[in-house]
Amino acid sequence: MVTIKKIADLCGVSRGTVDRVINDRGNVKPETRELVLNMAKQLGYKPNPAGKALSARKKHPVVGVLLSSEGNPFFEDVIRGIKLAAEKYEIYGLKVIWRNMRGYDVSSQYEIMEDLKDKVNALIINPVNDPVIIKEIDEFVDTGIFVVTVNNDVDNSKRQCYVGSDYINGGETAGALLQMIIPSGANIGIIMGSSKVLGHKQRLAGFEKNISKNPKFKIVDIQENDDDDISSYDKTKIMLEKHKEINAVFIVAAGVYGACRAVLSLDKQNDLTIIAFDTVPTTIEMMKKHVIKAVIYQHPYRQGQRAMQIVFEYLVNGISPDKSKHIMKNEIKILENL
Amino acid sequence: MVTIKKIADLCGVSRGTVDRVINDRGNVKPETRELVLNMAKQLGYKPNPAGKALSARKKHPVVGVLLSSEGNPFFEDVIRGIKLAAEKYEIYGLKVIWRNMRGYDVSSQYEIMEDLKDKVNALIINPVNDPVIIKEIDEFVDTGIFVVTVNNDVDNSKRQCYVGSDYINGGETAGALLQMIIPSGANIGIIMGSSKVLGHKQRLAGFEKNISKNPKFKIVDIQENDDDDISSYDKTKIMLEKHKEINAVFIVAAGVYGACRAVLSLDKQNDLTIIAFDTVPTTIEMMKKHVIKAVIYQHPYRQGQRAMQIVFEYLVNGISPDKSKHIMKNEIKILENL
DNA sequence: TTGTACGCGTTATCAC
DNA sequence: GTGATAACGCGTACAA
Repeated sequence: MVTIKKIADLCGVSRGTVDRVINDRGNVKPETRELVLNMAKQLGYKPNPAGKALSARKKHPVVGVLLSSEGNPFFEDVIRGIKLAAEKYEIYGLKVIWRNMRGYDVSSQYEIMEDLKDKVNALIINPVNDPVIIKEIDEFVDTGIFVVTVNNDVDNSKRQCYVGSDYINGGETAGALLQMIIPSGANIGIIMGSSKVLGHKQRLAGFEKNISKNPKFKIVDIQENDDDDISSYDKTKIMLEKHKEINAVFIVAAGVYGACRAVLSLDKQNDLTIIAFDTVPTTIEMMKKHVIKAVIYQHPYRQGQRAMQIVFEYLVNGISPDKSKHIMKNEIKILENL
Repeated sequence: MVTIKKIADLCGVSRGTVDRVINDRGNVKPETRELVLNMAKQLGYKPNPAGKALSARKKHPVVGVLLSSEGNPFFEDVIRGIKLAAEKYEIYGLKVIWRNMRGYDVSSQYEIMEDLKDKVNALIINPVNDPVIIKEIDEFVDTGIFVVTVNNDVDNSKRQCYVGSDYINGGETAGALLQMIIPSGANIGIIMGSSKVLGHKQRLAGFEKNISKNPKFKIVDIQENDDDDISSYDKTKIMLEKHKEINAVFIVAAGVYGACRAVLSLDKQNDLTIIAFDTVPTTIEMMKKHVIKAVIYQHPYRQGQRAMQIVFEYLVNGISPDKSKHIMKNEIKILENL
């Protein structure tokens, strides 16, 4: 096994020098630097995480977690994943600052970020895809703060890593699933969250792309509920009353419960095939009532866990993520394999 | 943060004594033992894995991996998972001895185990569920070897942990899925591996249990292929020729490719709904050809990774698994979300 | 029965 | 620029 000490001995220098070279701390003569670097490469030096972790304790690394989790049960599992990982890493001196907000308001998110800026070494964030936030993320990174976006990503930022699902594929999978369940064709009503949310748009695009290959499937109407259950209830009710020919409903984002209640209030649960996303408690309830046939599941728990793990490996072990995107598979869940 | 040193100071004893108490090495006066134990509990002492890992290096822990992977592509992903984890842990001095065998022959497995017995500190095994093997597993554990069964478990052994799927639930999920795809009902032909394999029997039981609730679904025939593609091809062909009424095929274990080739040779791929297990390359090929509609997936990669992780945490960090069974979910995979 | 001292690999802090 | 040294937390061999 190759250690700093071994490299130092072989190069005829001290451990300190090798450390300076490997961690780019400067104050090393270029030729010794070269020598050490070559030796390290030749021997295939890999720093020992245990050693790093042990000495990292003194740094007391802090990670901020900022999620739009208030009133959004989807994030419960993400939080559970983050929390479990954080507990595991507590022993290494890792501290977590939790911040949550409601909805996707740019200025609220910006304010919380500003507040966190001088308090954390890393940030796990479910970001609003807005120029203001993107700029702020870049500033975090420039300040030396390690940023991981979770569940949603933003366009072209300096964030080190994204952990989440492939939204387009989620929509495609939902489309294919629908065709598998109703091979004879369907008139589809779509309830989406907001066309301002990138992920929702992508899911819809994936769904449309897949469904458009089959002439027996037609999208009759698309309504936005802004992820709100009451709005979802109203919009769904109106949609179903207006388009009696609808025999399938695709719920793209939140507001699943509201939409299902609308279906129940019209007593249409036996005439409709409903597909939705995520296994929040109210959705499971509706699956048990056989209102929802199937959902697409994006491993929220693992998203949270993975995000925290990536932060830990960077902060404590000094290991940068191997991929800039960690994508969770879209799974199909029915009542039996929840 | 609470360390051994801190406990020692607070109790007015030395670090050595605290270590003796915590690791039950004896040679401690009962009253000091009590004192230390109380203090540790009160402060919520958790040993630091980094420290443990660092000192564990001197032990050079070795883990044996014994899988029936020869000629069984399912295990490719399990192996990938084990390998990746093992590489990650290499730096801690963890070494792996790989052994693979073909099929489920008791005496071959026993012989390899005997050979490994004095070479390893832990064993990851895909065991044959046979008294001889169970006894051998127990002997391993008695010798102080940490045993994790993967993918298959055995009845009532001393093995510390099982990592795998819930086979009964896998069958149930398959049954429910079939009913979702063909709501009008089906005459089902079943191709199973071997009734001697517990997992296969359990899958069948789960499937039958689920399907039996619906009078529109009937099992017409059940054939065993012994996980062999040629046998699978023949049996499937005969079954489909004999029972023209069959419109759905449930393939319980391996031999998926053989069964599908039989379907293709009879040009029945458009008249049959086929459900199978696992996403081995030949199965994916058949999904792309639209011969297989959907498969149940049991996270083979994660099974491997998890098994190795559990071994690592025990051997290097001294942490025993929190659960004696680590069950992976049965996922539904169609072409789109593979 | 108990205490001491060292090593594991890395990093930070001195002193030169 | 560089080298020596002291942590970090744990396990263990050895001394008392």
